[in-house]
Amino acid sequence: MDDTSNAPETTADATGKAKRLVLIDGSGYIFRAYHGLPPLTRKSDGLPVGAVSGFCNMLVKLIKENRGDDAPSHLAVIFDAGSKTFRNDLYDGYKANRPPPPEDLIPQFPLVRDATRAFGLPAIELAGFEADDLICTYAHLAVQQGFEVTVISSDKDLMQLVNDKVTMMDPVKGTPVGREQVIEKFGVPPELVVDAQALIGDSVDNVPGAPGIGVKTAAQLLIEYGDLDSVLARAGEIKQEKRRQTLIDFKDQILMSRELVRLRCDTPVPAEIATFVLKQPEADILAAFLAAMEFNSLARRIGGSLSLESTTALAQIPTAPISRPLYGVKTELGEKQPFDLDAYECVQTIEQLQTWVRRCEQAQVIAVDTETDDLSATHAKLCGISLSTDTNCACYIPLGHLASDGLDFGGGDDLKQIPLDQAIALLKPVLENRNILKVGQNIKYDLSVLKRYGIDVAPYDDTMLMSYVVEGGLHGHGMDELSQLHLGHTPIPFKQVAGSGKTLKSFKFVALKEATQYAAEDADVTLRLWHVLKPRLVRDRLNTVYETLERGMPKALSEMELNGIRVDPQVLRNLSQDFGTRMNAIEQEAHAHLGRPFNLNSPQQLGVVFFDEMKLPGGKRTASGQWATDVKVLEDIAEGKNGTGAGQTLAKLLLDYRQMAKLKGTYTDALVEYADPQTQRIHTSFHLASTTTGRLASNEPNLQNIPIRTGEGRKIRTAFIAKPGCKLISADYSQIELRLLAHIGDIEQLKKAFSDGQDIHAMTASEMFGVPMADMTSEIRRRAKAINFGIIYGISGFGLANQLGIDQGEASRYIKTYFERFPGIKDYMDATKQFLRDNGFVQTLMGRKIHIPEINGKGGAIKAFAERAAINAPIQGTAADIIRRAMMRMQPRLDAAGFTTRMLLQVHDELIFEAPEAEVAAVIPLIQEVMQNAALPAVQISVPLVVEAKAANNWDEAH
DNA sequence: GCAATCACG
DNA sequence: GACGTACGTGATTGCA
Repeated sequence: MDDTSNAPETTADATGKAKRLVLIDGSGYIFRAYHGLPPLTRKSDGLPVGAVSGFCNMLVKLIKENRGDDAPSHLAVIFDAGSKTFRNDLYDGYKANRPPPPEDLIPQFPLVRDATRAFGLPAIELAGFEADDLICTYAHLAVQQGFEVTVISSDKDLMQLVNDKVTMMDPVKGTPVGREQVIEKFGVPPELVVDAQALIGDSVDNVPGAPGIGVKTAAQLLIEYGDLDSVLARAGEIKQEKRRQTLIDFKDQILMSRELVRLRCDTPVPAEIATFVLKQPEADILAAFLAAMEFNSLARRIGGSLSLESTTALAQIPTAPISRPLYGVKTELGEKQPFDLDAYECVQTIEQLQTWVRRCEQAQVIAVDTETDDLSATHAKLCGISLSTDTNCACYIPLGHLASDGLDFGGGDDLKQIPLDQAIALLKPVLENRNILKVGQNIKYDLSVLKRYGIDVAPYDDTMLMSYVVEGGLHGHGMDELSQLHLGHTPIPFKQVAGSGKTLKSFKFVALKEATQYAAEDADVTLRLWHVLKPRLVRDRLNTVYETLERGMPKALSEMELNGIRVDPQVLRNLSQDFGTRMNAIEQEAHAHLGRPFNLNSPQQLGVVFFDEMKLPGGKRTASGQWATDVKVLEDIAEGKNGTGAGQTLAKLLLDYRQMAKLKGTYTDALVEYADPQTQRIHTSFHLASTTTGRLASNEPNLQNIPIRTGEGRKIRTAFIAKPGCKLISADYSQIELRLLAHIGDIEQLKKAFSDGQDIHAMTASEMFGVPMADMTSEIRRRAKAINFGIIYGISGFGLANQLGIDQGEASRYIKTYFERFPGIKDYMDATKQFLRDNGFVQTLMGRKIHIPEINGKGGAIKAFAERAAINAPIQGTAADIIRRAMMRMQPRLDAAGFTTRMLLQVHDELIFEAPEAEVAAVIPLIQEVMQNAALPAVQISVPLVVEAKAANNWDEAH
């Protein structure tokens, strides 16, 4: 590599100025910045930024030191791409001993690149290669082009580069490292460093080397024999027996070690050296970045001491523009540009795809969207993948399309596709590259689909969740709605390309031109949305909410959904049959009783029968004027409360029929259809952004409303089972919402009762009605329980009266008594309502905002509704936040402890697991620990969070 | 596509 | 004094 025979003789460019290239080992800088500084976080949202700050200070120092007459003409900062490199293919143990970077450093990696660009310097990296390889390649190329090169790094691996044109500079000591210093370090000149390292090995990078041979021996051998090949060839001549034997025995290992330490000088070049021309930072970009990072003192310091006036004669030469807006910086770039659907590319050849892969590596933030043949992420087959790297810069890669006649693509070029496995092989490194942020809209879907094709997408952002955090409660968070809202653009409707209803066709039959426009536009929209929403997170100080309550959820939920829960279809079929038989019998009896047939499923016909024909008194109307026939009404009739006793039999029959119909239609029949015929597992989908409070919602099928309250209903739970050799574990938070009420409202009596492990409803009853605990009756306790729940829902006398079947006056007196006994609750309610009126939103303990715009509505009813929602939202929402945190931590904790237990379901305050029988006893305490401590360290709840857990063969017994 | 009903926390 | 009411969801059915 130090062969410079082809180099031009001159080392000066046309201006006569010396051409000098400075290459900075950026990754080394990051770690030094991180370890050299106390952990610093951004004030507004707690984003860790210590390393970024230290890095910026180093850049300032660097720029100061490299100005004036002896300034370099070119400069670049080189980073590790972080993913696996070709060295892992040579030796899978390479760097295997390296611990993963600290958790609070990870989010800073992309920020450091942003910092570099903000300072007007190129940030260069390349997947598959280490920074050292790129430095080596650039140094080599630069020398060929007549440059002198300075490498700023303290990495001894780079010493192999040193020659008369290439010098190293130690950034810590500030001293040059030339040939002499290399010899001092290794005992051999730079050209023998590789050979020496091959013998010495490196315990940090896990390079094996030759056992028992260190720096001294290696140098001695190499000096004696000339180079490593000679040492190995003539190993037999070595007098020391042990050393001789080592060199013979470990010859292959030594040669492999040499390949590991030898830097590549022939990597692809992400950017030409000409683009590294040193220029001054653009003041507004730098200022915007520093402001976003909240580095105020640094910004002041730079404004003064580091004058941003021209520092080099070459400052005016334009360089490549910053490829993307800076993190957290509001930008004019991009999002308002008109959409150009014809600019999208349909990627049909390997060469095209390789170009896009390189584009992604450069962009560092890309949008990804998958197109499939099914809405269910756990079953859908991939039709294609779209990518966007910049505004109006997007592509679609068709992978599973068929000609509209259903035949495979074979013929003309317009129907050509890259074979699926080849495309996956090229895309996987990008989608898994730690330094390329993948942005998705509802990315849980894409995680699940791609996981089934062997790709673990990471890291990722989700624009749907960003919107949910920033504007939850104000509107929906689907892509079309967000695009309309933030970009003023209506994306091509899905039904326009795939049809709807009877004309609906699978996406794989959509012609590639239309498919490309539709799919690539989605990726383009998603990336633009990211540019709008990411800064909003920072501006509205919601980044921590996003990072701690949302960011990890797509991965956790994707895993759960892919796991699925096993059911026994036979149990469900038997229940269906049982319910069906009984329904038929009831139907016959009801028809006979009335003397004519009618539709038992029709509330309207039922209302006519009871209130028009039989003329029962006390009929109530629903909102739309129909007769109400819900359970309450039917129960009243069945109990003869209308005083006439008429209709009792019919009402009882209908109550039974309704229950059977519900259980059969919604559960036993439907669930069998959802079970995978092979695995007998049901894969629900959890939605992350559909509730106002932060709760999840489950659909297709909804597994969060499986019956439990009646004996007949509970039978359905016995069909939910564990696979052979396993148990189901149900772990639920006991009374979490009441505990949170006690904490949030700061109610001493409630807090004490929970701390003492008392029966909270009995305690409430005792306090309210003055009944000693010893004399508590179940009826009094029942009333107190209803009041406790009513409080959580924003109680009203009417509602409580309804619930307890008492008159409104009495209910109102209960509430009054409650507020007198627990004045803290009244204070909480009043304060919450006032906060809502002032701000239009309320917040959970974790800082999640819940907008309730109805508070500004016209009617008193609407406002009253908004106030009740406001009272409930912080309680329900905090509980939701807590279980989210538990869920995001759970699988990593289980894995780390060596368990194979898997999380399957969440039901608001309960988590369901499938655990091998042998793990059950040990895993339950771990599950409880994770759940009970889930609020920490963000919030210390002043009441213990108790988690009850139980294992059994089915969900009924486990709960 | 809406209203009514009812399953869950 | 009137408003109408417990908070948050999803699936099914009938009916316009």
